[in-house]
Order: sequence, then C-alpha cells, then structure tokens
Amino acid sequence: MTETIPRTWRGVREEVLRRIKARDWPPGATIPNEADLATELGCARTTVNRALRELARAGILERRRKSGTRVAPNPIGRAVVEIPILRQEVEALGRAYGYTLVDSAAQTPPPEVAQLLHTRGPALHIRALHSADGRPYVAETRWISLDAVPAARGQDFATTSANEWLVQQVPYTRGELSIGAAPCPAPEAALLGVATGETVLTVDRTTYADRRGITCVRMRYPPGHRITSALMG
Amino acid sequence: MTETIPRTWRGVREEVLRRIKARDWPPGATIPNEADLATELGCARTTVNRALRELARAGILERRRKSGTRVAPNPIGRAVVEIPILRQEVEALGRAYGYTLVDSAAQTPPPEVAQLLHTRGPALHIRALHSADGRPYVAETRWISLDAVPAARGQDFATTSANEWLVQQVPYTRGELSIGAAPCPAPEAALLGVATGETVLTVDRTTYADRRGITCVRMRYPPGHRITSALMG
DNA sequence: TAGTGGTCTAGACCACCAA
DNA sequence: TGGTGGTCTAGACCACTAC
Repeated sequence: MTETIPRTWRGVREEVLRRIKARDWPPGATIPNEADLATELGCARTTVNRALRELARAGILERRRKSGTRVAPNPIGRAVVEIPILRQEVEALGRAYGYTLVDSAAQTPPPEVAQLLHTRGPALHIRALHSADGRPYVAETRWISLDAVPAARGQDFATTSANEWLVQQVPYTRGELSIGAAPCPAPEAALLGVATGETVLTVDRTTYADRRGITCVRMRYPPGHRITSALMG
Repeated sequence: MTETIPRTWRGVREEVLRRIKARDWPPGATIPNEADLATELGCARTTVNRALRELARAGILERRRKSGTRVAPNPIGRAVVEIPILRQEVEALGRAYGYTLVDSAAQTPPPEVAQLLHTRGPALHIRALHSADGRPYVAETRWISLDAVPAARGQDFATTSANEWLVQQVPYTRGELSIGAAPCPAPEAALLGVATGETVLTVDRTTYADRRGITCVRMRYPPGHRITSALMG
C-alpha cells in the first residue's frame, strides 16, 4: 500500500504535514534534508524546497543552513490582521464614510513620540475623527515626522485624511502594531461620545521607511468595535 | 545610466517596488508579463516569477492567469499577530507561569456557542486563570466540542491547560479571531482582580478542523496588557 | 483558443554556519 | 571546512480564463 504522493510542492507539503501530525516527526525533530526527501518522494529538490519553504513561513518548520530543518518545537498560531485605508474599511461595510479634521499643528513632539520617530525635530500633530453613517467610527491621534515627510507641512488634511494621504505618498517598509484597552483622554472621548477616562479599544501603529520613522498614530474605537481576522493553523 | 539590478528575485522585487513607488506603474495598472520582464531585466522567468509571487502575497500585486499582473488598487497593510501557547508566551517574557483550573463541566452550550461550533451536542465548558509571576495574566473561558474532540471528556485540565493540550492533540486547519474591549462579567472579573463590568481587552478565537468546530475561547486580559505585532508594508 | 501565470526538472553555484 | 539550505537557469508542460 505504497500511497502515491502527487509530485507537486503541495503534495510534498501535505505529506510532510501528515508525518508531523502522525508524530513520525515529532516537534523538535530534525527531518531529512532536501536532497534525501526529493529522492524518497521521487521529485526534484526544487519542489521539496518550495514545500518546506512554505511550511517554514507558516511556522510549522524551522530551517537553518548546515543544521537542517526541524519541526517547530512550539506550534504557533498566526493571525493576519488587515489594515486598509479607513475610508475603504467603512465603505466595505456598506456605510457612509465621514472624516473631520479636528486640529493640525507643527509641534515638538513629546519625548516618547520623538523616540519612536527617531527625530528631535518638529512633527505634525493631527487629531481627526472618522465616522460611519454619521456615527463615530474611530478617533485618530497622529504624529508625522516632518524630517521624514517634509511635504506633510503643506498638505491640507481637512479633506483627505492623513491616513489616506500617507499610504498613497509615503510607502513604509516596516512597522509595529500594538493593541490594548486604555482610558480615553478628554479630547478623544468627546469625539467618540464616551465618558472621559472610559476604557476603549486602542490601536497604536508606528511605521518606518527604512530606519526613518514616518508616523505614529493612536486609534481609539468606541465601545462595541471589534477587530477581526482569519486564523492560520 | 542604465542602473544594474541584481539578477536575484530580491533584486527584481526591489526594482518592481521602485517602479510602483515612482508611479511608473500606478495602482491598478497592469505590468508587463513575466517573460517580458525577465528579458528586460536579464534574468530567468523563474526569478521574476518568484519576485512577483512574493509581492502578490504581500498584497502589493494582484495576479491572474491570462489577464496578467496588476498593481493592487488599494494598498493594504497587514500585521501578523502570533498566538503562541500561553505558557510559552509568559515564559518568553522571563516570568514564572502559573495555571489554575477554575471549573470544568460538560454542558449544553448556549445557542451562540453551539452555532460557532456547528454542533447541537454537549460541550466541555472550562474556566481557567493563567498567571505570570503570580499575578493574573489572562482569564480563559472556553468551550470544547465533545463531538469533534471526544477525548477531551476524559482529559484532566487541572495540570495541563486546554490551550496547550488542544494545540498538541488537535491541529486546526482554520479559525477566526476577534479583538475588542468589553465589560468583564463577575467570575472572570474576580479572577483578574478587576471590578465586575470593568472594560477589559477581550480576544475571541474559534478554531476548526476542516468544517468541524473544535473550540471557541474568550481570553480577557487585565488592564495594561497589549498585543503587539510586526507590520508589513 | 490563445495568452498568462503556475509549476516541475536537472543541474549548478553560492552563502551560511556548526563542528 | 563540509553539509545544508538558498537561489539561478533554461526549458518544458500545464491550468486557468478572458476573449
């Protein structure tokens, strides 16, 4: 009963997954190298490489030159949270998008912001409210580094949100995301229509182009909002 | 000034990104096919394919047979949230992990849970507290489908958390994740040491094996906790 | 039906790194 | 320094789908 494995990279991936689940290759175990696997499964090493690469990206395998490939000792689930432009996010829900700039001014940012942005220079401080069907959707508090994005100084953020403008103008290469629940300060609480100090869902995001900090933003959502995502096993 | 692009898939990726950023290929535009790009850049089509595939996975490009490859009209940022086993998450912080089973009983789940799990049968209801250095880290409220995981009935969750046991025993194939801030009910509030009804960071997770619901769990974190992640541009 | 991406192959060389 | 994964190549065939 030699079961035939499709000689495709997906077939190889399935076979490897099967052996992991069957504990032929338990967590932490080193699996055969690419060349041996290719011989055993009757396909090219390139095909095995593709399969193992995908599994490594999914966190199932860990690969290192010379020492080989092993089954990840600690299975880790991953969820991919998508961060679209807010206008599109709201419109995708079939609701009318609204945007209001509250204030915008070049200032010296507080130390913690300056550290995040890797700059000592001035930054543009922006507060805005995004709404859906006329109701508060999210309050945005943002700093934009004028060192990294001098063009932001002359930009009018009353009609186009900084969110949208930045995505279109200044591609970032990496960033950090932090989600929590924190008390909402007065200005943003007023925008959201919640009590000052009420705990709200808070998302912090800092983005960089290479090593230059572009912007850091704090989004506060009114009660009931949920961030959803698919989970990958 | 024909600048030389490294004939590697990363080099091709950078060149494509450069053209997108330079608006040579604006959002929505169709870019040359793989064969033409390979000729122009002086590399094999396989190399171009790899580069474009990676960009498509990152959401920068959209690819379809016959109609070709185009720049994604709506740039979408993606963040990958990792969900390790709680014990490992706590220990990775250099803190002592603690686990306490609060109660565990087979019950008929409420309708909303039954719907999530795709079952009308009984389910195992579990409440537990995970702690770090003796302080509450997260309160877990879980339902496990006894249809999908009959072995859970005889399992002792007093020493090994359901979190850990399930990951080891029942690989899931897909799931859903939902993050929000919601009032904490009495039993969990007591565990976390917060006031009943206080708003706390709440993470809901439902996992499936194929189409069978395995488990759905609600994690409630005490004030101050943050979920962090890297952002991919 | 023709054009485009998706994949496989066999071979080759390189880069990294544990022993 | 040798073993392993990382990648490139040139060619081939296949699968999907817009026309």
